[in-house]
Amino acid sequence: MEIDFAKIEKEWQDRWEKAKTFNVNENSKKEKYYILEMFPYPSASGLHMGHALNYTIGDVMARFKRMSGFEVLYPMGFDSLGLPAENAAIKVGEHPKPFTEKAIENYTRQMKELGISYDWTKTLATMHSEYYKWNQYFFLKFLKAGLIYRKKAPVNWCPSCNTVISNEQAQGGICERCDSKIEIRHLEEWYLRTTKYADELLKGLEGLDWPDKIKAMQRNWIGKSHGVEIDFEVNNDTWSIFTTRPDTIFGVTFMVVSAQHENLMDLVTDEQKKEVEKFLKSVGSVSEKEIAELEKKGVFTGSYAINPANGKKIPVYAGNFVVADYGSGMIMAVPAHDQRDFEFAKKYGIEIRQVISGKLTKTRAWIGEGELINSCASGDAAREGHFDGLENVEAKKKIGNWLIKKKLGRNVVNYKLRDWGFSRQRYWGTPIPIIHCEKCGLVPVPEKDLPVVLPENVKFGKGNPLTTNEKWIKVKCPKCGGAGKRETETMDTFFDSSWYFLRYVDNKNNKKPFDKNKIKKWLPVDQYIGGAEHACMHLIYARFFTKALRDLKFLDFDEPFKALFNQGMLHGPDGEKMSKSKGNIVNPDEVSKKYGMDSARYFLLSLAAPDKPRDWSEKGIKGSLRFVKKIFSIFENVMFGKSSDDFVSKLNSMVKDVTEFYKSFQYRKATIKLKELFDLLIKQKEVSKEDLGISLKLLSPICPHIAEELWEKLGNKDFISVSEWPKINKLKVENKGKGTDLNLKIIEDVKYVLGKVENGNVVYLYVMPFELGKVDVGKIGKAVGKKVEIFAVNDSGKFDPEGKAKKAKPGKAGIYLG
RNA sequence: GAGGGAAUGCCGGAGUGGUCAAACGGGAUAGGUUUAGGACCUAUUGGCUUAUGCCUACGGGGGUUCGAAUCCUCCUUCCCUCACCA
Repeated sequence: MEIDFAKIEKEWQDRWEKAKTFNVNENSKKEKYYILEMFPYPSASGLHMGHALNYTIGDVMARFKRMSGFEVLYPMGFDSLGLPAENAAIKVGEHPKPFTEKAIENYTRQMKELGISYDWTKTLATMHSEYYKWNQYFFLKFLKAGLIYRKKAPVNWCPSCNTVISNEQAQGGICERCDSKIEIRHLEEWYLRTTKYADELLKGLEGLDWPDKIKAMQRNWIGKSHGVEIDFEVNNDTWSIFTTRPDTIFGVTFMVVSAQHENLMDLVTDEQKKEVEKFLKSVGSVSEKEIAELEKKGVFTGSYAINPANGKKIPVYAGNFVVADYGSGMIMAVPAHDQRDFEFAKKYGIEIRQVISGKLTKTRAWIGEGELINSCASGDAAREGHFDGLENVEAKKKIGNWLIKKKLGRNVVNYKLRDWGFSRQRYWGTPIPIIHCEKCGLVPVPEKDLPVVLPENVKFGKGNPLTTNEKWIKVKCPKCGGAGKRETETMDTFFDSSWYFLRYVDNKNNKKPFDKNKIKKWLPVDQYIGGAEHACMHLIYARFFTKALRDLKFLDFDEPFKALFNQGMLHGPDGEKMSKSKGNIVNPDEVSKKYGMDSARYFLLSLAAPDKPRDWSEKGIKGSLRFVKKIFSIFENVMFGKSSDDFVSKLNSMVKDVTEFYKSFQYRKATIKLKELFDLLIKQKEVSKEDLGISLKLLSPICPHIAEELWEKLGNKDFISVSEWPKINKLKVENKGKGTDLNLKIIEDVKYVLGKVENGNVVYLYVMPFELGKVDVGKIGKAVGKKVEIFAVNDSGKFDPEGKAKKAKPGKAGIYLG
């Protein structure tokens, strides 16, 4: 049988579109359900099968919820600004704008062909000034609220992208976008005060229905740690350093200040100046190497610090392994009990002073627990400063308190999370609405002048293209009317994606970023779906925005995404991550032509649980195609009539299971059940139209086109996609399995054993404790003509010489003849 | 170093206290159909053996329980994320 899937699919896609089947009804009385997939950056190469998997996972949920009686908001848009588009466009010699528009068009077409049930009236693209105008609007609001500030800071500079990039995007010293090595430069940049919400971002995780892994990653990223800030005296100045290990303070034998520390030179003596400068140069070159392989290096600054615990004079080094902007950029080094300090001390011949009992070796510091030794402050009459003999865990507190009491320290909380530097020296982004005026300094563009539209006429090549349009740059200062210059930096695209989910609900509003009532109705997002790679960037920024906008009275909820689901990655047929360079990309257009999208959807979901990775295989999809064809053949050959009781009972239990599976993203199990269901259906002599309809409904979230086609063949006039989800008929489910009676089974078994064993006048039965009441001893005794005694299997006083109780199973008794 | 996850048959993977030699699929083998291929259908796919039977098996050891793939504990291996954060 040849089935023209392409034709069927196209037909139903057209009919859905014409009937606006999936457009959300904003006035609906039904309970709302907002489901969202992370919007893609529209690349020129179009969708691949991995996208198809991602969107299918969301689509199945959207369709299931729709049929289950929810008013579903399921929009899609495009994260269309950003470096990749700019670079790709430059590469082919095109302007990013038409280039990206084309890509969006192509994506939209492909998404429609996948059969995804988006409401396209809600779409948006961040490249349109109607959208990024509100980026600028929020920028001004944040600026006013003190959430945005400027700071000169060492930044990650990517020489290839010609821009500053965030720590998150520069992990491992490699540019995330282009894999180039990062340089350190000191520039004045725009920062968003994400750290203001560090604690709330951490606490808010608790109530979220997110994968534990993602929550753990965020917790890690925020990196809250409790410790003590201790004052060290260096050259009559006070340097406060952060430590989580005050218990080791008596073991501090040197200090290390970060090579990037802004006040480093204050510490350097004239004699050491040359050495330090030489060292700093070498750090610059070394930092280009893979960070993980960096050797701990340092140089003596010439200065000494005083250890506040014992008054000892200890040298201060500058080191390449100390993070400049964590804590205070200087550390106390305890070589005996920290491996890094240990290696450093060995290298430069610094004293290693053990203060916790334990085994130090030639190559390893002792990092375990132990009793304190050598930890007494001298000349302390009250012996308050004597800590020898204490367990170090206890000593942490005691020494901390001692230092605090002596006003040499204080308890502090530290976060790894940094403020987010979000300005970029690139063209294809939202212009930062600031005007530089010689007289007035930095002047925000007045709200009424928004949007600051990104000029199209620029030259690409070296540096920031925006600097090449003089006409655009030259403006009057809004404050004094004098000559001003526009800010030529643009916003990181993560700014765009930090609030797009709010815009969908009111995407055409040109007065406000969104209407408060609409937000109230639809937000927060009930189910968010996307890859785990966004755990520490997009997902933190979006949460930050939500909290910031809440405090600015734009929103009245705390968390944007109630539930999050991470889909597994689709690998190529070779088991490798799909990528153009490996040539293992599977193109949905071709798959659709060859097998039909419904087969592909079914196949993708049947491969593995949706959160697990899976490999594409040509063989595998053929199996799914067989299944889909089988469904058609059933509907060609079936006899309409009355379903058998057995089938009805099984169908009902399947409705129950499949419903559960859809609810909880267990799509793979749903595909298994569906296979069982249709295998069962093919064996039926006669089935009612109603039951066939129910079967199709169960199938329709995964194979929507086929379900519609066959639903119509059954004589239905409406769309199955928005029909009511089948209800379970409980009576009929429980009908199942009624036939086997425990007593009859026991009688049968006893008779069998009697036939094998000669001796024995008493039948001893052993059953599950919960079955004890169900067994009719009299009836069994009568049937087998013996005396019967019964025990629960866990009865310790039972008579069971041969351990036959072990044979018992639910529904089956253990038998001993004695 | 910190955190997260996993280990089941030839393979992908169900199974989270009993009805499990383990769903479903793939692969393999045999048979049917077919001019052949493909497709489709049927059966088999741990071992002994043919018994309403036994043994072996869910990474390894130990434990809880009448009973463990499932719970606890230790170990091993693998994957992922973060990581010079003091």
